[in-house]
Amino acid sequence: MTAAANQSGRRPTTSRRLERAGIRDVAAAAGVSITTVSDALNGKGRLPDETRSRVREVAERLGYRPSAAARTLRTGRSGLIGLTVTTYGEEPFTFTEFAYFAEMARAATSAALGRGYALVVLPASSRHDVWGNIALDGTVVIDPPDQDPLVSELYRSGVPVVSDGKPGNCPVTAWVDNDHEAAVLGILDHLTESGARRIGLLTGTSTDTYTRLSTDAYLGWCDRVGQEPVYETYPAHDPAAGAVAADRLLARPDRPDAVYGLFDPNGTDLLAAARRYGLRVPDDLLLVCCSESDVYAGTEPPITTLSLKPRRIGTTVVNLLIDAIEGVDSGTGVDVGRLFPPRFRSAGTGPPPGTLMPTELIVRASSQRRSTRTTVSPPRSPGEV
Amino acid sequence: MTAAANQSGRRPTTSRRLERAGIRDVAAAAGVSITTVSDALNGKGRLPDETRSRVREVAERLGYRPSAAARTLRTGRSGLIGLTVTTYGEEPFTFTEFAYFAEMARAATSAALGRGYALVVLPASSRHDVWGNIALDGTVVIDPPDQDPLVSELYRSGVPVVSDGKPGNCPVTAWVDNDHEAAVLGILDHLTESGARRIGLLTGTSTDTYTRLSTDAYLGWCDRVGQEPVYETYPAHDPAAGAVAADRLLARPDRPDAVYGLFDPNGTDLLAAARRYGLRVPDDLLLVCCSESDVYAGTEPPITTLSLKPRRIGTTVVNLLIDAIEGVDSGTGVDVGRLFPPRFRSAGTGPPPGTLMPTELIVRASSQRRSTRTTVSPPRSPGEV
DNA sequence: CGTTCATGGAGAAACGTATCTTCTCCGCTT
DNA sequence: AAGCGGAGAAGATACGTTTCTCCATGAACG
Repeated sequence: MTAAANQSGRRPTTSRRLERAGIRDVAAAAGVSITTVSDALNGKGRLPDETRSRVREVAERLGYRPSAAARTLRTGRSGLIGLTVTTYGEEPFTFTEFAYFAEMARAATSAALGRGYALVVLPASSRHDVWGNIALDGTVVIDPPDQDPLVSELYRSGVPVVSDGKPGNCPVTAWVDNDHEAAVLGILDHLTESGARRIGLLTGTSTDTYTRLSTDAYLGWCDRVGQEPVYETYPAHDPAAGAVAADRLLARPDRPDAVYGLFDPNGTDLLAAARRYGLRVPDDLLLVCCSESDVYAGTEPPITTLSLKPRRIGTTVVNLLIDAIEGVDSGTGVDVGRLFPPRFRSAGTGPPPGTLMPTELIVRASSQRRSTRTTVSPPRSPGEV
Repeated sequence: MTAAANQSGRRPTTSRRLERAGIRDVAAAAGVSITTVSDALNGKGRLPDETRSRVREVAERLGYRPSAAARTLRTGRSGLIGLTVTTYGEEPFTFTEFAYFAEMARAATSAALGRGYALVVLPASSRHDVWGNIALDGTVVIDPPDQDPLVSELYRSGVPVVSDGKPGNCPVTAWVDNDHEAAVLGILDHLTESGARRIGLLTGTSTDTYTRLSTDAYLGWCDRVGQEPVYETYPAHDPAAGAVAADRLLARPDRPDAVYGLFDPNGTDLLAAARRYGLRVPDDLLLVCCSESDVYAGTEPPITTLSLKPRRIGTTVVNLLIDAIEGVDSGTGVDVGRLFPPRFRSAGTGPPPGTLMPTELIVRASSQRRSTRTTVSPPRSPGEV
């Protein structure tokens, strides 16, 4: 039996079952070779339009669907992108960051689909069990902790990794983050303009980038302006602790006359605490919190919020990742050499390219003594990366 | 060159690049055959523990990761499950059902991961572009419309499909749904017990299962009890229309003294409308709405909600799907015959197996004149499917 | 008239795994 | 002594593509 015969007419022993048509079946039915079918369907090769359309028609008639697995094996591309939150364990999403994460994930999914990729939501834990069984073209990592072993291993094995949140020590292909410093400074300026004399901060105990950069920006501002820092911290993943911390902040002897809360529930918590202490908002206390929720448009009074624009972040992250996947990738040592002669490339030691995205301050009644309503984007500090 | 030599020592022309170690490399390094490596790592075959552990150690040292694509191609299993919402177009998730969908998707993701599968979120539209490029072992479909071509095609091509929401006409492997009729009847009973004389309904215009079954249950109840139906409909995906409809309902000459709203925002909308008309809740108007949000625990007054328990649904759907994938699958004509002799199987015409899950009524102040707080599960009507 | 070139297409080699089949020992039974 | 059976492991094939290489045929061209 020649190889050709083996190639075209097959399945000698097993009785032909009810199986999906393969490319061979299409080729046989159309009276052409496998190559021609592949080229015709993928728009490659040089074929007259007549052949192309005929093959397409036969394929359609046979209900032919190319095997994704075979294609992935051959091309090395699966069209799949991993999405993971590494900061907090277990559950794939975290309640605390839910609104942000949900929006971000939604935008990321849309952006990926728009470019022909699909997203797979994966937990940061359970490494090989799941991660190893999926062919991923790349991974989006949200807020990776320093030295994340998962990210390191992915990167080392050549999978492009783009992180949402400036990474600490783990190497990534690229990263995207908000300009948290500019955001905080913008808020502090805004509150100052609204007449705040002593601005307090409600922040978290964890060491993720967001918390750290925001708190540092606040402390630096205090230092420059000459205000004594007034802040309370609590574990951000614990909603109950947030309410307690809000209360603590307003119970201090050096009670602030304006507060910025870093986390989504801080707005309502601070509002409730203020009520308990008989403080009117905004008259006695100016309030701003970071949130993606629009319930703050309906509170009494409406609360000024900082939006991190998760949609924009998600879209940007995915586009960067897909660029890295499809472009001349700057992975560890993957060969580019066949097309381009070896040339100088920054070899791993240089910092990965980062992108800072502006935030948006949605000014509502809680942060202004006069009753104008405007939307202000904090100025980007031009010297930043 | 013998085939054996070809098998073990390869890559003659291309200079050995920085590539991931394959199973061949492990075999060579361990001095055994590919078969032995495969068996050792997968816990199959008959190998002495010594060989097994040695192979494992070599694999570890080489950083060997089996190729997911190759494994998928060989075994026909990818470990990937699709998740899609088909009801409303474009965006992968719909705002209206967001809380429900998010919870359900989260639970589904967890359940899948617990069994070694990962979830891929896919849009119902853009058929071949994306769906065709991913090897899916099965698909979860949320609320498929009647005659959904996507579902039909998936099912026809042998991919198990389990739907959240009883499907209309499309064939599915199995489905899961809440016992919407029991839920509505439970609410109507509860409201009646709280003193309601004329119960109104705020419902949707779309024809999905949830809306239809709930509305029918209401109308049937009215018919039995002898109450004239009092209801307003609006397109559920339009939040603004919801507020208007709530207002319409309370503006009617035959104004109800109790209302059940089928959709998440109805609670606040009805509360606002009641306020406009000077109606006190629960004194003048009893209120219940279907929602997964816990904001209704904090409204003034707190509003009784019906929870569809999306976590439970998501978990159940995924487990049913994976059972179908791994068990003796009842797909169209896929062979089971190699292991079991042909035998009588219900061949497609029988209705797919469905599971009804109970809902949970979280009773709060808005639906009771007396101020006790309890949680009541509506009784399941035993005669139902 | 011989050489190049473009066109249309076929052959066959991977991609990396799982698994069915076979082979070789070697100790044991009858 | 012959046969048997099981342990341990290797051979080889198939999974279904993509793609690199190569072949045939004419037409254009000098």
